[in-house]
Amino acid sequence: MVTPVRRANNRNDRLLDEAARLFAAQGYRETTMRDIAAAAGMLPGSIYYHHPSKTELLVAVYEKGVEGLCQRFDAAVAGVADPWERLGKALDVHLETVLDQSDYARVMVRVLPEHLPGSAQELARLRDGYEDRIAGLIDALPLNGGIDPKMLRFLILGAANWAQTWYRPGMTSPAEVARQFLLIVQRPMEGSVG
Amino acid sequence: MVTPVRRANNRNDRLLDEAARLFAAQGYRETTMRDIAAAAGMLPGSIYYHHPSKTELLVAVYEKGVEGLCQRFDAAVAGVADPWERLGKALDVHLETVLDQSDYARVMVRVLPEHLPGSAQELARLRDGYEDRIAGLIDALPLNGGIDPKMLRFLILGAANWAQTWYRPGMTSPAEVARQFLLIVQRPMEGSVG
Amino acid sequence: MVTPVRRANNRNDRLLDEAARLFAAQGYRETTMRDIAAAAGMLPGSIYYHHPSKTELLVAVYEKGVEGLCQRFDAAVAGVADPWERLGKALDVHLETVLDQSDYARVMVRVLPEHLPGSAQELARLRDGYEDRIAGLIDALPLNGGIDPKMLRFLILGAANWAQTWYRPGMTSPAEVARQFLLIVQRPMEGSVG
Amino acid sequence: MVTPVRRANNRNDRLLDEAARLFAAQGYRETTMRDIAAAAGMLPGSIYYHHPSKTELLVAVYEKGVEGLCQRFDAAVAGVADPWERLGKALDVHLETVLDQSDYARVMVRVLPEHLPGSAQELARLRDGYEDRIAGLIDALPLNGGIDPKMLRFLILGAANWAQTWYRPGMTSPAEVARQFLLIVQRPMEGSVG
DNA sequence: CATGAATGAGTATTCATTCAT
DNA sequence: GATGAATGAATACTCATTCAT
Repeated sequence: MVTPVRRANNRNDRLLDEAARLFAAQGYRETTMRDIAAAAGMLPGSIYYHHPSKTELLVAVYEKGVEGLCQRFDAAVAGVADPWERLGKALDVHLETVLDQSDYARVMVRVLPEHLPGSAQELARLRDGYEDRIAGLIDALPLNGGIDPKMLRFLILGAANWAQTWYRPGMTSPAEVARQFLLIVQRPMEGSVG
Repeated sequence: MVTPVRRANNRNDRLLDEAARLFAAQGYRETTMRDIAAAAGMLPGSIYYHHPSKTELLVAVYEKGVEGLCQRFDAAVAGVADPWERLGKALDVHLETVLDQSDYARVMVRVLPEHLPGSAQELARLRDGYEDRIAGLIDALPLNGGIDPKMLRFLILGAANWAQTWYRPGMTSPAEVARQFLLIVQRPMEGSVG
Repeated sequence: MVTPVRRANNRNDRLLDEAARLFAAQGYRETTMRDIAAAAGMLPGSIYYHHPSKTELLVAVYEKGVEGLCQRFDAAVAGVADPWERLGKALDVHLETVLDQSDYARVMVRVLPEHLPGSAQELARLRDGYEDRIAGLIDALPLNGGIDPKMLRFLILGAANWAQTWYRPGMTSPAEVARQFLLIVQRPMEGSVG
Repeated sequence: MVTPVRRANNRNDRLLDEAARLFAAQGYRETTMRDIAAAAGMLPGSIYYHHPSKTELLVAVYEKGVEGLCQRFDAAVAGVADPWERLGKALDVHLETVLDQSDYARVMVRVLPEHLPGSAQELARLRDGYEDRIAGLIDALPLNGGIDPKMLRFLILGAANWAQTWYRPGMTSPAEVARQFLLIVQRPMEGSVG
């Protein structure tokens, strides 16, 4: 039994996949519509049937990236109560997704909203869908006196995002990076060790 | 007594300053030779007297960026013996320079070697002049068992570099960010406190 | 009793109406098949069921424009014997139709045959169906010595067509414009007035 | 003795000449930057050194068109006192320039401000530099009761501009067309003939 | 040292048209 | 009759770079 209805969608899915791969690997500006079209097996003009502009194509990729990351995040922390354990799961998901599994997520890390003046707000709004989850998670941590949760969040997200610039498959597993990062920032709960 | 050689140098200095400012603010690809020329008060063609290509202009900026950051680093840690205190000074210098004081350093953080395939090696070599200093400093830290100094270095540099994406003047001082980051990663040596 | 044939025709009528409206308002080149399709509530490809090309669509609009204008003209001058009075009626019809009532007629004035090299002859032939009526009407005028009826026709038609470039609803009525134009060109027959 | 300073200007003059010729012959939209570049003996990109956009190129052509027409107008009516004679001179200049002598003036007639939404105001402002002269000239005519000078102006300018659509060299001279148009609209001064 | 003028390869985008379903 | 998905050729425009002067 054939599924002819699906065919159309597959072409756009392919388009998004290739766009994500190229944006992640080369950057947004460095990737041309020709590059994407060629990779997706269509002509440059054909992209415009699916997406009205290069910017909107990026937004579509961003959207899928955020959605995927959020789903993985939600699934990973679901049912975990301990705040530090939740952070551990989140770091794990973030690093595995960004370093290993999703071009869409890689785009989110590589292409920053403020680098596309025209769509900065839209991209930032999408991004916040994920970053707010991280913020909530960190605000729930019992922190030693003097540590600003916002700064802890900036440090963790910064370190995790920056990993994309130095990580190469084969050196360590993303999970091991996550474990190390957690080890470094994890402080004993206030009063428990002294 | 006039020093005509000096005047020529000034033109190139101005050129580098404006290139650094624009590369830092808009990115390398997003900045055109026209932009730079206009900002430096010359015509596009005139840049080529001083630098053979846009890439080489970036390399020159990078070079000044590394040099400046290294000098500040060396001055800050000179005479400081305690390893954690040395890290504190380094974080301070890094964040103040990148967030507040030098467009050249900002370029180093925003433009990554691997984003310019043609000159990746040259830029990476320059970069290492600074990153090796950080590596040495972290290798000297007495770390709790289980913490990989390389991962600690990646975490610290990542968090520090990423600060450029969220920091806006007026929110906190770079020095305060440095203090918080140090506070988070600094662990008492296992078993001993003194 | 349903008349399905009629429904089909309605779709094409709607298509022609919207094409006429857009060609008149924006010009032929400036109007895209997408614009027309969207205005007519169909997809671009669907236009081609009714008309084989954009050019042929314009020809169809032109045809309706000429036909409508001729009908109005014939009705207006029917039964009027006095040549100047006939010219007055004609001016009235022309200006009211073009300035006020028919997008089809507006297209005839805005889109000139010689602007579409490929179909210039066909459009000119259609146009002549109307212009010949004006010519006949002017040739019947008793003119003062020295006035070339061809030049009078060019003057009148030029002034009337050009009105579309300056006329805006609300400034004067098309009928008043027609009255003024007639007043200006109408000369008493040489020597005789009766 | 060579005049090297002139050379640069000549290229831009050539560019404007060819742009005017093509805009007049084919229309603005129908003329591509490639067409113009090829006609001027340069590459398409080179046009942009002289003019920042196609629209601005048109504005430059328009400007020269208005300027030329105004100069000829001023020279023709200078020292002529009789209002009707002044109108005759003006019609002569207008028709000869537009039909016979200047591609720049032809562009003014063929490309209407309202057809280029983006630059309508700028083009209209330029145009008014000339049309105000005509208005002043017609307002000075002693008209028979009942004739609105504004309508007379619209009629004359419309007829004169529209001449471009039917006039072909060899049929009559522009001067003869001017003479006929004047003859048609010229009314005896109020009360002088009865 | 610097400029004015140009180049040529490339960029995103447009649009009339086609055609299997 | 109509549509969804494409095509392909063209369009205005950009930009690093060159080079005679």
